[in-house]
Amino acid sequence: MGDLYHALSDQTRRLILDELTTQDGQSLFELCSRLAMRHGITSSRQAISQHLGVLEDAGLVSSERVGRTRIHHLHTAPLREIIERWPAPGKD
Amino acid sequence: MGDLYHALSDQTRRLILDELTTQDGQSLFELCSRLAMRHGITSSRQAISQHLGVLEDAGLVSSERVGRTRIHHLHTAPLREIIERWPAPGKD
DNA sequence: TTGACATGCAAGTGACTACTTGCCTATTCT
DNA sequence: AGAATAGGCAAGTAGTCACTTGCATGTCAA
Repeated sequence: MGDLYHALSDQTRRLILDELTTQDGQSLFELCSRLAMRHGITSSRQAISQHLGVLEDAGLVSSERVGRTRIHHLHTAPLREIIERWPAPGKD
Repeated sequence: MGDLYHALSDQTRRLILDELTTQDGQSLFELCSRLAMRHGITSSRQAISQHLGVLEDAGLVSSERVGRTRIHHLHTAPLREIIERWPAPGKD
């Protein structure tokens, strides 16, 4: 599995996660359109596709092929690792 | 303020946070020694110092000059942003 | 004050990475 | 079948980043 922290280190990837938080189950083209309209992302379709690959390697996104489209789902569970690794002090 | 996610994207920086979690309030030399012994980090003192600068810019570490040493403290509060930005589903 | 200790600053370098470009595969509709 | 749609693969490029090297600053003890 890829590096969770590396996956989060890119702003475009974080905006992709934002978009999937707003509406889960989007295709590559939908994500490209909405990132362009709502966040001014001018990256190409291939760039977004590569970002989705990084997010999927990190376990933050899963995808399933549906006909000629690929639907992407958000998974926030891996983020728990961050909080558990450096727990907040003063609560024990 | 610097980028929280960029600060977390480097493994050496994450190990520094681990070390400060184990024992808060270490100096640069203490961190270098313990990183080398416990994690096999071979980076130079200057490399660790630069990492501490990035962590401090991100608000994850604060430091105070004490005599001829600088003491570093861990702050986990900024990590809450991550969980709040992409909340876990199915709990509302 | 002088030497030793702990850290700070800044330029240079090699590796990594996000992005583009070009072409290819798979699926749907007429 | 043939055209259009949605996506996949791979090489090349420019910019970023972690790291080192060399020198400078500040602090403490004798």
